[in-house]
Amino acid sequence: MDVLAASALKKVRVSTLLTREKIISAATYEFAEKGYDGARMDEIALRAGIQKNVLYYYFKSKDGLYTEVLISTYELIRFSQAESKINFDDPVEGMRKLVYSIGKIWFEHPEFLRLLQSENILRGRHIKASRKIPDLYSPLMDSIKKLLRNGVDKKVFRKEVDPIDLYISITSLSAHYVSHQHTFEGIFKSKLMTSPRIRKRLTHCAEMVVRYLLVSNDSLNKGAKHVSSK
Amino acid sequence: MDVLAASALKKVRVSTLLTREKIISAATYEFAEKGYDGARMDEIALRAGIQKNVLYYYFKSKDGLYTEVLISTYELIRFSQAESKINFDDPVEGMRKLVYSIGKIWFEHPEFLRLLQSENILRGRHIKASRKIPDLYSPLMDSIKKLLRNGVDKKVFRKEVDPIDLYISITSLSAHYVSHQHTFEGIFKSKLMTSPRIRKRLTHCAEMVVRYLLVSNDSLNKGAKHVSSK
Amino acid sequence: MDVLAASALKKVRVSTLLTREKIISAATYEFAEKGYDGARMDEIALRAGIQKNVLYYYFKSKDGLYTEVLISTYELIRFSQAESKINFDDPVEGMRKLVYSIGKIWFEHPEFLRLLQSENILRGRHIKASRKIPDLYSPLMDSIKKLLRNGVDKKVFRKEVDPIDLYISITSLSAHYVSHQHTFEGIFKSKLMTSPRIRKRLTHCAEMVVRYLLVSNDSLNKGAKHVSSK
Amino acid sequence: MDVLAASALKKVRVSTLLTREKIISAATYEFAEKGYDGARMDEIALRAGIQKNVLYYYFKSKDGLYTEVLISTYELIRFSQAESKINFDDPVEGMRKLVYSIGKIWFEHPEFLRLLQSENILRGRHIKASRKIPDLYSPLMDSIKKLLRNGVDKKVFRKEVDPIDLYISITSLSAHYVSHQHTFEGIFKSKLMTSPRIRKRLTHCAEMVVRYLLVSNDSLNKGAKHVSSK
DNA sequence: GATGAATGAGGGTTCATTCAT
DNA sequence: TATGAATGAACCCTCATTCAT
Repeated sequence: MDVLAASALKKVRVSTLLTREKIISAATYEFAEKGYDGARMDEIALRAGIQKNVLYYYFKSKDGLYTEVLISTYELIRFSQAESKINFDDPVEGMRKLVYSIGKIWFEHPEFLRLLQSENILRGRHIKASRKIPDLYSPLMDSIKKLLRNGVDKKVFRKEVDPIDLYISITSLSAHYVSHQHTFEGIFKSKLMTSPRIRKRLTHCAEMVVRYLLVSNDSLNKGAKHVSSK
Repeated sequence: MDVLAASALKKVRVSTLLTREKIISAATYEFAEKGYDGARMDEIALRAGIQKNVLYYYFKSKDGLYTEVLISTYELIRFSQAESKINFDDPVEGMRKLVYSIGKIWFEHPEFLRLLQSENILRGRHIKASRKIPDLYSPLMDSIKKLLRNGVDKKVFRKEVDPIDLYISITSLSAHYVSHQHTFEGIFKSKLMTSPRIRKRLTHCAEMVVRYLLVSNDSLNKGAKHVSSK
Repeated sequence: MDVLAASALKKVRVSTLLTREKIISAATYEFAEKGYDGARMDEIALRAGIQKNVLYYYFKSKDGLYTEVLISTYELIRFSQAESKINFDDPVEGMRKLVYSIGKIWFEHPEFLRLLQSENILRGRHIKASRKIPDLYSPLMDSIKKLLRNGVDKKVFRKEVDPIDLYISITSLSAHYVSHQHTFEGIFKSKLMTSPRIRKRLTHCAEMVVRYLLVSNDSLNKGAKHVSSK
Repeated sequence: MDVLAASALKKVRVSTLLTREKIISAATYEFAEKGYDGARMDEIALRAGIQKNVLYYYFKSKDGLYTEVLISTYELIRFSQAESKINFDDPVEGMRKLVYSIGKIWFEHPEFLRLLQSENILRGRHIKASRKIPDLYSPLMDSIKKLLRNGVDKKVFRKEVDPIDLYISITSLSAHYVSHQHTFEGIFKSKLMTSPRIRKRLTHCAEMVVRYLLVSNDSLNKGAKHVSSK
């Protein structure tokens, strides 16, 4: 939309902007589908309906294009995460909703995960080189912190919870399920991506998070801080 | 070891067996390092100290080699998981230990995760084609079930827990942390792989799992089965 | 020639067209020289004075290139065959001339035969896959039919002659001599490709065809239709 | 048979001889099927049921093996040609029978032709290097000469016929039909290898040869020795 | 900005042949 | 003799990238 607004001012650049979007879109698909190394510039150009050469005109290199794809993907994730309306006055239900909503994003957009996975195999090569990406701090973090604070205030959540670990756990519980579906299905020989199974999984994730936060069973765990490592 | 024993009897086959091992070892490294598409057969041959075409003599193709690498990796994971001695008489501590032990495997062998990730990007192409891999059912599952049963018998664990979801969650909480370390570090701008941070994470994982299982806070969650989807 | 005319208008495409021609020419030589399997893409690129991968840019694969070479060869053969001016009013002399002319093509362009031979060893793999080649119907066939008709009208040729068998025979008598020159020379220990020997052969071929067609000795062969097979 | 006789004397070598036969047989198939360059030593070893290495033990190289295959093929052809019983007292019928019999060999053993073709593409490389092959002079030549002589004596055949050209023509008329069946079928879009079509062809060949030889139409062709070349 | 042609390096795979046993 | 492992050269083909227009 900003794109259209900007283009209203400079009519000349419309096609350029559209071309850029088309490339990003095609590239996102290709990179998500095959990973960085498996993706082909030819395929991206073909899908975008442009000449291979234009890719280089706009993005300079495969790495450059991949970086832009990552940025736009992060933006989409952030945008998606910001969308779900959380009721912060009911921390328990709010948290459940939060976990559920985040999980849904992965199930609906597994291509996001594949992009992140690919980038992690490359050891964060592009993310670390880019100056823009680190700013993409997630608003989700704010939601988590707010819910956590409200829960503690209302004496339903424990105090000692690290929001970063919680953030990672919330993401992990659903994301890993999605991103490793094929190997898990290989092991368990059962379909993991049917609609009911997905709902079951999301409920499980929400339950796990909420039960982790609740104060009620604190008494049982006194003294148990660290497990002795082998 | 059996290899060496056998070779003591028939000197002939030593080199063959060693060659195979050398290739698998070099290939595991290369595939884990670069992913399937990024890995180079030349590099594997070089690392294994053999001619490139010997790879094809033993494994027929890159796909074939990758499949064998996956199999051997699964075996190593299974072997690692089986190693940790769990005290089944104390379900709570046993489960804590279990989660911790499994987590440690990922931290100590992140290459396993990279292999699985790469395979998942390929949509389980090799795992599904292989007839051997699905049999690599994890003994870890048995440990989880046994602990769960004992916990229920002793009235400390809840009854309604699905062992498969639990298995996936236990794996997810630590594995996703490891496999997405680079993008997480990009977002949080903090080191996630230092020794104390890792211990903290593992403790968090164990806590999360145990608190999910305990009966004590059941009363608080009555009626909350499913979260209404958006 | 049209190529040059066209290029006069649009300078841009000259190199492209030339490149294509250069490749076809180099490939024709290489394939004729060594057969399909013996031919080397490297060698073709070298001979055409281009990069190896340009071959693939233009023709996609070795098979694709070979198919185009076959097409262009068929066109050249057809063109060569169409060139000789036959006197249709004198069927006997016309036929003699026809046989002689066709034969000359093989002697002058043995590479055509080697290409066809190679394709036949491959069981017509490319010819059958190509949609263009079957249209390359020979105008030679028309000449044969016309001569045959005129000869019958003038009562010098017999009526019962099958033009397809005649076509094949005319081709065989000279083509097989050329294409099997090396094994024949091995057997007969005599030079078969000297100028006088070639002329002698071509005369022989023409004689054979004409005598086959003449009505005069029909009486002698009455009743002899089929030979009893062994 | 000689093989068995020889082996009776030296029992030890039976397996060797059998191995040799097996290899020749497998190699003949492979070379005829794919041509020299298309043939694979692995495939031959596999088909012969032996180790790849043994091929080299027996035949030293691919070229060596191919040469032996050619020799044995020539012997088979000669043997086949010698088999048909010709009635020399009736030159016309005898010649018809001869042409027919020779043709049948090609139809029944197209692999012979493919071997010869392949060798001709290689410009008789092996045949010329071998000291044995030139001796394989065909007894067929003797039959042709004898028939020719008898025909002349009986005043049914012309005198001026060159037996070598006749030999080549007899072979060409049927051999070329077989060896170029795929390209001919591509051009004519009709099946050439059905049983009735083959019989028709063979009859055509015999007719052509006989009519060429008969004296009866000599008067019509007086003075026509050479066609003026273009 | 956009196009088609070209580049150079290398990527997986194959093959005839030989070595060690 | 026969076997399995290994060799080295090359083969077809692909890919990211750039040039000339």
